[in-house]
Amino acid sequence: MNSSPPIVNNQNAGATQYVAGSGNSASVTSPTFSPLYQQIKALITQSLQSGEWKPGELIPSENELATRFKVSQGTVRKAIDELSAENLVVRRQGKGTFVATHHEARSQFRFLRLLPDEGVPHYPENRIIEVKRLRAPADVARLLDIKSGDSVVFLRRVQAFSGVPTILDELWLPGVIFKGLTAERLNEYKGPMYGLFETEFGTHMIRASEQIRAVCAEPLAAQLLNVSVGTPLLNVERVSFTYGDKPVELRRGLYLTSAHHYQNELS
Amino acid sequence: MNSSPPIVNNQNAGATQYVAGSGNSASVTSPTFSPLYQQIKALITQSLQSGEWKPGELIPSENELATRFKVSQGTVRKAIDELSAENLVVRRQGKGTFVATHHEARSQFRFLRLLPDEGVPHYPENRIIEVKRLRAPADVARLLDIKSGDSVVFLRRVQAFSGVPTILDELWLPGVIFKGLTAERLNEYKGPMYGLFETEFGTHMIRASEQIRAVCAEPLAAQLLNVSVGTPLLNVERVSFTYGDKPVELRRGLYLTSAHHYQNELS
DNA sequence: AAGTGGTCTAGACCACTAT
DNA sequence: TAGTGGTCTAGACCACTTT
Repeated sequence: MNSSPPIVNNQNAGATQYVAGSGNSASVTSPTFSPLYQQIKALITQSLQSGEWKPGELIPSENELATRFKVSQGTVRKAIDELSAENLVVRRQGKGTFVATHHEARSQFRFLRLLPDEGVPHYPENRIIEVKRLRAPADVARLLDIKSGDSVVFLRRVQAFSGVPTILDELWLPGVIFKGLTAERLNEYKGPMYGLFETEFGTHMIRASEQIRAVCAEPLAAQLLNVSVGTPLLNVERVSFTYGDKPVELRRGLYLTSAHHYQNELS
Repeated sequence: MNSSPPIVNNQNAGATQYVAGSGNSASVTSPTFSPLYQQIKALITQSLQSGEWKPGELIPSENELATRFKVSQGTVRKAIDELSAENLVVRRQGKGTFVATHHEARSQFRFLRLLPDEGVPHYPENRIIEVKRLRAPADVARLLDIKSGDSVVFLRRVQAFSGVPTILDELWLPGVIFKGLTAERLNEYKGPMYGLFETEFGTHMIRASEQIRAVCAEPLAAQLLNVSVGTPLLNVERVSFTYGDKPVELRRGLYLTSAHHYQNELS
């Protein structure tokens, strides 16, 4: 708590020079030189990252934070505006601001973009094929920002819509974080895996980057998805990040797109 | 200009009741009941849609708009904040706010998500295969929100990276809007087609919705992309919209993803 | 009634761009 | 020097939720 840099207001309404933090004061060399609300945003993000407020919990009110950081309520508001736009927190009028969680209906499809060509979207059933621990190959290690040979959890599963196998996922997870992950716990769990990751392993995914290609089904995929070898599949490679842009999941999904499609909005 | 609804402030700092528009006044039944800044945003959007300010042009300053609409500068600011977030306008400190245009380096890849697996992204070369006018089939008409049998321009082209054919596009455009579109004008033009659409046909695309699938190359596609029949391709179906969420382009793209990938950020 | 986020105003200063 | 957008403050009222 003592290592945080001072809050520096580089530009205000001719009033006091705002300096906060740990009794810090004077001789401000303005090391950051970023807008106040960005500094506040960074401080709030730190609290989210450190687990001071956990997913689903209420964070202090705008007025409380304004008092704590010694800035106006409007400045805190602008900071939270951005955090809200980035889906890190959720505002509820009259109630307060809450840390975003994957245990909500509204977030079910945020990381699952495969929708039925016709009919109402619904979440698929999971079937875990295998879970094992192994040493990270070089390419996996690089993407997860760990050392080659470090322990990783490898996981393979099939997702089905109304009994029709449609998605084959292969995941690589840092072994350090996902210690006790077993097929049993995964099979018991309903809904997005990110909910379980959040609750059981304290790892909240905040964003992901995907690379999409078209490929032909190889024997294993063909068998698990119940299609012929050579059937065209969508190959979706994803790296997911938690707070601080730290990569914590590498995923390769093969999507059968004969009755579903990957939906994307360009805006 | 006389048909615009009055601006109604449903909540302000105990001061005057703000009503603007065309000399309108009194007996306000509050038909809209939306925040002031949303009403201002709608008015600005109307001006964009009507062509009062064209792409690339400077719009009036926040203070001018505040005076015109009889609201505070902060309210105009919040309206423009959202328009800026939606890429309808671009702010430049010290200069002003400009109508967004497709003639900018920063917007080159906004609607082209296919990136090379290795190396620096660069814009592909175009080769127009054919342009013809025909009557809209039922499915095309439905997506373009026109009547079945209405005139549409059909266009087929191949895009290549460093001489390697990679994208086969088929487009359907409303004939009413894209009257004089010819292969010559398209071939002369460098860069994104949306730039030409904007300049030559006064149609600015603001967003698009894509559905992605994996398919096998059929004979025509195989020939034009110089691959074997059956090669897996990314099938990207896009509907593009201009102001007022009006659909004005239907596009089917076939992407060869052996050296490129479709990049998508989930946030 | 009290507390929360949501909206609106007014006024100040800063950073950047043009003249 | 003047004008633009960018930041910050202070204070008011509204809409919603809980006590």
